Amino acid sequence: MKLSESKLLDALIAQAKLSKKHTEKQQKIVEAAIQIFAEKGYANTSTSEIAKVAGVAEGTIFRHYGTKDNLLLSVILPFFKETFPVMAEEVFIEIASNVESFEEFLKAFLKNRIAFFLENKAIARVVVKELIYNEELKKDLLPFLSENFLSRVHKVADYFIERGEFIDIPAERIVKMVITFVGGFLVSRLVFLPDYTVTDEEIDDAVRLVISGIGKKDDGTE
Amino acid sequence: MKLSESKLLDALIAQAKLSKKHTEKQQKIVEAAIQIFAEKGYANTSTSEIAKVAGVAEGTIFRHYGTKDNLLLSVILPFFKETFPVMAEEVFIEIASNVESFEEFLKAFLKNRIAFFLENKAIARVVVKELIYNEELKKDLLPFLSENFLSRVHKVADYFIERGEFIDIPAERIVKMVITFVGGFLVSRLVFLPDYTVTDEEIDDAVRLVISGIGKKDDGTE
Amino acid sequence: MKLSESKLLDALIAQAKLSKKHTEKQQKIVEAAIQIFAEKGYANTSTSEIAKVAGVAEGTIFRHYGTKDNLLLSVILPFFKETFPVMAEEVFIEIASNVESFEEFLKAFLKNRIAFFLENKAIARVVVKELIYNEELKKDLLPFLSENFLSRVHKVADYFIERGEFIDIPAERIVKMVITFVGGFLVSRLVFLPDYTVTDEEIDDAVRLVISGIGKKDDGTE
Amino acid sequence: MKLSESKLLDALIAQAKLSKKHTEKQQKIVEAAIQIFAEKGYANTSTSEIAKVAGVAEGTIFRHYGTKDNLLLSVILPFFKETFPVMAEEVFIEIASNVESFEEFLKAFLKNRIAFFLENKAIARVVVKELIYNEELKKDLLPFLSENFLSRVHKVADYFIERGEFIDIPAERIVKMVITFVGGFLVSRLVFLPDYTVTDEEIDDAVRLVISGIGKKDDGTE
DNA sequence: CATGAATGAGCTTTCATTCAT
DNA sequence: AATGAATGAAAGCTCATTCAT
Repeated sequence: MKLSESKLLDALIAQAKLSKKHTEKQQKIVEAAIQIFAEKGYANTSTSEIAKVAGVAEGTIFRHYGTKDNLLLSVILPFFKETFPVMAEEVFIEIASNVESFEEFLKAFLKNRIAFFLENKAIARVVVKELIYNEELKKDLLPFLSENFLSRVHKVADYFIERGEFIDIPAERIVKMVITFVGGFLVSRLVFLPDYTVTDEEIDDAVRLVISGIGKKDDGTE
Repeated sequence: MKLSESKLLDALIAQAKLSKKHTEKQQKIVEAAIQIFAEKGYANTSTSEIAKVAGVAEGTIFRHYGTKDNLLLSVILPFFKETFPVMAEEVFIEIASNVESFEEFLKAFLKNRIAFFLENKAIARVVVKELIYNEELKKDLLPFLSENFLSRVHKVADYFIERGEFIDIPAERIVKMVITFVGGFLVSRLVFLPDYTVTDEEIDDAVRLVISGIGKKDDGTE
Repeated sequence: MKLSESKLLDALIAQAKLSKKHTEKQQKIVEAAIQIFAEKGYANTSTSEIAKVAGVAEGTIFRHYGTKDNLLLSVILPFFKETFPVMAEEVFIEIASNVESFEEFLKAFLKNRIAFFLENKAIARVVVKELIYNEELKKDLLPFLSENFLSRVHKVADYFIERGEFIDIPAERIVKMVITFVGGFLVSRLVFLPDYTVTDEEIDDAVRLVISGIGKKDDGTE
Repeated sequence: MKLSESKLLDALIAQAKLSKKHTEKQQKIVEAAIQIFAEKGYANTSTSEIAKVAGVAEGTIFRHYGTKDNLLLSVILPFFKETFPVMAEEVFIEIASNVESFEEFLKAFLKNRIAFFLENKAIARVVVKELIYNEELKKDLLPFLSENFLSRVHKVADYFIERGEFIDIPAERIVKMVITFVGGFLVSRLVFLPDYTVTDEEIDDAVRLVISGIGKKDDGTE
């Protein structure tokens, strides 16, 4: 893992060491930041507004976070720390082996992550928006994502490919398509339709599309 | 079509009437703006930087576009004017009736639009990014999009549903899933992987996913 | 008193509540602003010049006053707060009842107000100039002036009319003429001849002009 | 007359020589300038707005007037040229010798000038406002005014003093008081009450105030 | 003569950041 | 730790003026 040039990882590690001490003020600052970043975006949010909403002095923000950029990271990183444990190798494999088929796996996985995203809708919006908007952040996070996420998806795909569940095209391309769809699904509902609540029925539709497509099959089964 | 409350459409029409006169400097300004907006986003781009890159005085930008906001519109609107004629009712129906199946339609449509987006990659990135980031713009454009785009997709879907091509779930949900995927496909490749060139093979994969899913069918046919 | 629609009065009241806290820098800003506004006028004074003269950073002005317009108000309003208490009903009546005639009253009043205006010559010039120039401010202040000032002058005039001191024309017209003259007297000396010091002798001349003009003669002496 | 250091007089003379040629466009420019200057003041009026209202290109203004300052002068000077002939020595003396008393003179003079000011209300407002506001212009015009106007008033006053019409105070002080009042009268009605139409009755009131104040009483009649 | 595109200095205002208290 | 006054660089924008056509 040659991520030594990633400011992100360094920050993640550094913050992990310090993050025990969360003042009451810090809590309010982070909450206010998440709320306003989600609403107006990082670039359009001033630290003075965050301070006002949080009910603290502007100086307090800088005492704790040093820079506005760093405040953004302090908002985003804990989200990642909660997002990825679920994707840790063991968990992935465990889910994968507890289900009968890729369809079940995908349903389980999607339901789990959608629930998590909806619970953290505001912060998820911040992450997605900034990931799209902020080139710097993208450069930091995308490698991290692919390192931690893509590789696991691949493992799972390989597992089910071995079990002969997929059509006969390279795993590479299957993974890409699935990620495109699942990613598009999550992002569109978080960013374009933020007041939307995803139903189980819709998840079923989504998974069915991935597995079977929308076309009617010749033999009558769908 | 009661879009009279859309500032966007008014602007689009008004601009269409005036847009004949394009100074050489104006051309350079718009080009510079597209390039930098695409790279760093609207909010992180200063007018002074645009002026420098365009090789004009900063005042020149404001002489022609009045405000920075208006410059953004002047960049985005022509893109829409070129994007939507292709989606005009007749074209949609024509494509639909010249193909044998929804699969063929989707391929034709995707190839056409992807080619267009890749040709206008920079400006497309600006539009997509700002649509995601800029809440104001989103409010203006989303109704316009759904009015002009969604309704046509629906018409096509209904056409093929009548021909019995789809599985037996409500058209509503089919349309939603297809758009989610196609949108995710386009956006992800424009925003997350901007240096990526979409191959015909990948489009085939994508369409196949939509039509047939990735799961192997019981009867052996894919 | 239905002045509730006056932004000015609201501002005056609001400011009265907050005006306790005056930083040292604020004091310097206001002093510099008065001086330069008086000299060159509001519209021709830049905030950067005020900052330079006040010896503060330009940002400091905006931290305290928000806008340049508001700085002007913050300069003008305290002047009004000091101008009008003297004209409060009781004071007016008190002066009026402590003198033998309207002539004495006018002398007492003029001397008092002229002394005040000369002590605050710079700020008085700002007020007069802006009142003349700034249509917005005029709309705000003139009704306020007539409400607070005119009515009191009327009371006093009525008092002396009852005592038979004036010639037999409607009080309305007497008041108008006296105000025109006194106003012209103050304004001309403040604005046109700013380096002029008004002498007691000149005040006597002025009062004699007014009195002997409108005063009914008892005999051949003036 | 050592006014050689007055830019104004030079300009007045220079312009007199050139002013024969008045393009149609020039006429429109001056008209637009007067109108907008009167309404919003010189400093708050942009040349682009003048051009728009006048229906000419912005460059045309500068072709004819060189600078914005010079346009102001070109607006103000003709007003002076029309204001002062009436005050020319002969005219003054003529009016004075055609009337029986100073009271009559003042009435005739005031009515004449008020009529003129009301006919040229817009431009008169421009002149008065800028005279008050614009320190530069004031320095140029005040000496010119006192040279041309004050001296004539003095002559007239001396004439009536010789005829024994005034109370026994120095002519100097009489003149000052009369000018203060007449000036205040004109200015207040032009600037503070611009929609006001001065009636003959009011002029009578005004003159009576002045006359009966400074006039020596022979008996008990006013 | 007339135009209007182009200029660039200067304007008001915002904002992340610092630091004395 | 917390404050909030102070900063000054940089932002978006205006405008009188110039000049090629």
